Formats: sequence, structure tokens, C-alpha cells
Amino acid sequence: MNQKELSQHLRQVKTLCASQGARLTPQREQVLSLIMRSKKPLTAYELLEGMRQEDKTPAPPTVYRALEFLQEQGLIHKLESLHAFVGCNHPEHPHAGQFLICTDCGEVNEVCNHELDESLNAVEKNQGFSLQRPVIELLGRCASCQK
Amino acid sequence: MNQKELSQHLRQVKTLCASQGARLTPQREQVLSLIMRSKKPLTAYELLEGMRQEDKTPAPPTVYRALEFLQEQGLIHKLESLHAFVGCNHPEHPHAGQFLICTDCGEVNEVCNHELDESLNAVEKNQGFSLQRPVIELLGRCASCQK
DNA sequence: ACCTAGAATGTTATAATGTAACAATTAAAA
DNA sequence: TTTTAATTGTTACATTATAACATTCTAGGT
Repeated sequence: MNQKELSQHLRQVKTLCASQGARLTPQREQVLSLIMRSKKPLTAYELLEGMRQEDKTPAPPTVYRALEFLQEQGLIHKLESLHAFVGCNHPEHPHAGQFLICTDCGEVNEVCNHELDESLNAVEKNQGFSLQRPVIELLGRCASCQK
Repeated sequence: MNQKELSQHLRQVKTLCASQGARLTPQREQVLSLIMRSKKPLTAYELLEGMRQEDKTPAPPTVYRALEFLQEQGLIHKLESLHAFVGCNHPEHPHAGQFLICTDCGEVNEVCNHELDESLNAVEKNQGFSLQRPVIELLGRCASCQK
């Protein structure tokens, strides 16, 4: 995400948070901004490093708290298979993500596949399972890296 | 898995490994056995603890190596969202698992939903993505825990 | 049976990820 | 303005995972 897209996204996100009574403090905004600007998912300690280059020297709980807040607000997603975080491009309505993760170039693509959603609904129904948090992370090679 | 089921499973698994030229050594068998006997997924360090109760005192790399082997052979699956391992009940033909994980009682149920598989195929096709390792972990409440 | 190459295991140390607990500060509400 | 709750700071530590190198074991060739 480039500088212009970032500003626009941050404006939207601020409105969103305000409407929820959630406080997007400077630190939280900084963490979000680092994540949105990155082409690749970032780990908590990579974010710490990023914050240190811009600021003073925060300790781990600082970044983990910011990450917790951002996840609660649906502004970022955690990738369990990478221990890393990516920004969400559609934070306006909360959703669990479906991710294509290229093991070659490291790029992550969030998809919204309706058929997949329906399959999950079917599994829920079949099994009498109440789904709260689907983790869908599809690791493989992206189109560009196959060429 | 009870004692009888375990013996039977181990017999099958030994045949399987033999046919692959893979060596299911006593340590690897011990780790597999601990996992199969457990009702819940076990972390590497829980397994270490289990091994210590039966044996001497192995160090972390010991159990991580055994886990790596067992995964390669398709005898266990790793749950990324829990940093824990469960046994595979159908190791005869390799497959990625789809898991229902109850956040209440901790039980894990491996399902094989064909519709879900097809959705994944569709995503692959749509996106030109070559899927190598799907991580499908569905966290929520199982049927029993909803009552 | 003996040798040897590769596999498996042992051992030490450390890296990477994540959290508990309590103190200090700041912002919002009364 | 006071006071309450949320946020941040700080220290220490827990948990998960791996690198690097030494040693032992095992299968296969002779």
C-alpha cells in the first residue's frame, strides 16, 4: 500500500473506530501503518523493530497490545501458520479471512470465496458445530512464482 | 484411542513405514503412541513431559525431530492455531486435514469434507494458485458443548 | 564378521514468540 | 475538578522452536 492509499485507509479507519467508540491511539496507528505499508506479513518483533526505527524503544507488550486491539477492530488479521500479521482491506464489515500465502515470494492475498464460505456453513450444519473462528490459510505458490 | 485400538494402529503404521523405507524407531513410536492415546492435541513440551515420565530426560530437539518425521510420514498433523499435534486416523493415503477444534472442551475432530475440498480446488483455479499445504482449522464449540 | 556411510540421537546453547504482574500515565466521565 | 477507567511503561519470565556439533546406531557392501 502506497502513501496515498495509506492516508485514505487511515481516514476510513479513524471514522470506523470513532463510530465504535474505539480509540485508535498514535501507537496503534503506528503499528497499523507499518503493517499496511508492508508488502509482506510482519511478525510482532519485526513490528517492534519498525517502531524502534521511528520512535523510542517499546517493549514486547506494547506491540502485542496494539496487535490485540487492531485484531479486535478487524483492522488486521493474524496468520497462524506464519506468526505474522497482515492488514485487512475490508475492515468495514467484520469477517474471518481466507488467505493465499505464497511460500516462494512471501506475498499474501486475502480472498473472499463465497463457495468456500458455504462449504464451511455446510460443515457446521453437518457436524452440529458452532463455528467461531475459521483459520483458512492456503500455502502454495502464487501465479507469478510458477512462471 | 484405547490400548487395543492403539496396538492395531501401530501395527498398521509399522507396515506403512516399512513399505516406505521409513524407520519408525522406538522414540518415534513413543511420541506417536503418546499422541494417539491422548484425547486432546499435545504440544511439543507436553510430549517431552510425557516421555520423561516413561523414560529418561530427552531434550527439545529430540521431540521436534520425532514430530518432523511423523508429519512427513503423514502419521500426525500439526494444528497451527494451537501449536499442538494430533494423530491422523487415515495415514494410509496422505492428505491435509480439516479440523474442528472445540475451544470449550478442547476436543479436535478431523473431518474430510469433499465439498470443502472442491471449494479449495476452485480457489486454486480462479487464482492460478498452486496449493501445497492448506491449513483449515475451524475453531468453535462442538455439538456436546453447546447443550 | 567387518567396515563404512548415512541416519538417528544426544547435548548445549540460544533464538523466536508471547504473556503475567504491577506501576505510571493519560483521557473521559461525572 | 475529581475520580474512574483505559492506556502505556517496565520488568521479568514463560513458551515454542532451532542451530550447531558430537556421538551412537544401523543397513548395506565387502
